[in-house]
Amino acid sequence: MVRAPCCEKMGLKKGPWTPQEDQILISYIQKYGHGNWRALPKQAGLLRCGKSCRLRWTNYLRPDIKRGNFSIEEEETIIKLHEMLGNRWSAIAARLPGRTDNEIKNVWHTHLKKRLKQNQANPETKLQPTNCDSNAPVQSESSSLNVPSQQGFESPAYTTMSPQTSSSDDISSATDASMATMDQNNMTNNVKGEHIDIWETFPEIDEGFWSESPLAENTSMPSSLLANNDELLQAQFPFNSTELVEPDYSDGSNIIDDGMDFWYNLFIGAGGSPELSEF
DNA sequence: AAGACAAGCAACCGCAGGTCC
DNA sequence: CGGACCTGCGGTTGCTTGTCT
Repeated sequence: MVRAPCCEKMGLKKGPWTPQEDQILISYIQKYGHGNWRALPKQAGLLRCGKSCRLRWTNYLRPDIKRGNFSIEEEETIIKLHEMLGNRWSAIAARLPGRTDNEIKNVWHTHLKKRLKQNQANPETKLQPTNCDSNAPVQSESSSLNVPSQQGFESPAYTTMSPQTSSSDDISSATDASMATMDQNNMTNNVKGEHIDIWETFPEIDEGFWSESPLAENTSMPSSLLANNDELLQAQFPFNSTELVEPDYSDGSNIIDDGMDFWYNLFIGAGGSPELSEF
């Protein structure tokens, strides 16, 4: 089978994404969904291959991505799941709302694997937080574990509004039972010290929200959120994809945050948790 | 202050499997 | 039925940033 060329196509850009490219992609997907990744960049006016767009969206721009440090609970969950599943990062990610397989993979390779080795060498050492945050002080190996459990949930408003729908979530039914139990224990989020069940926090989302619905469906957004978002859309994305305008970042604004705010506002507007609206 | 080194992470690569025609 | 296409996944790379000397 001969594979179609991808990024080696002449003129297609590679490497880090610019805020402008992000905004184009967000705007396009927000408006039209992502029925066909290959066709998307051409239609959106991006000099990227579809694969690159898909990766950027799923790993970084998706509205339910949770950024920031991993909490102790998340790290322990990753370790447990890795014991059970091995390097099946997408399956692990499916059990960690808001986290991507790529992110989990990175954390595993950069923190957890190392720490597990240390723990094996010294079993009395408790699990240490990763302190991904460069501002966080580095904990010494011997320091005791005393970290707030909600550490790392920087933007809870954007997290976990629907169950992750990793297509490769083909965990055996044998493990599903234990997973279900684990989900019950882990599918919660701490917001300002309050324990909030994430499935209660967010409005109910259509099953097809994250599906690869074709363009004919017009959007991948939940239909419940589409009713009156035109003004919000205009406020957050004051341009359209066919008439691309260079966004003004001179005020220090951030396209990612703006995009996330857009989603956040939609959820609050659609009946999101009052606790979250404090953010 | 500057260079070397290490760590973290975004992005790419290539394969596999599913779907469509 | 088989080839072409599309998407998802895991492994890997390489750039950026922080730390050390």
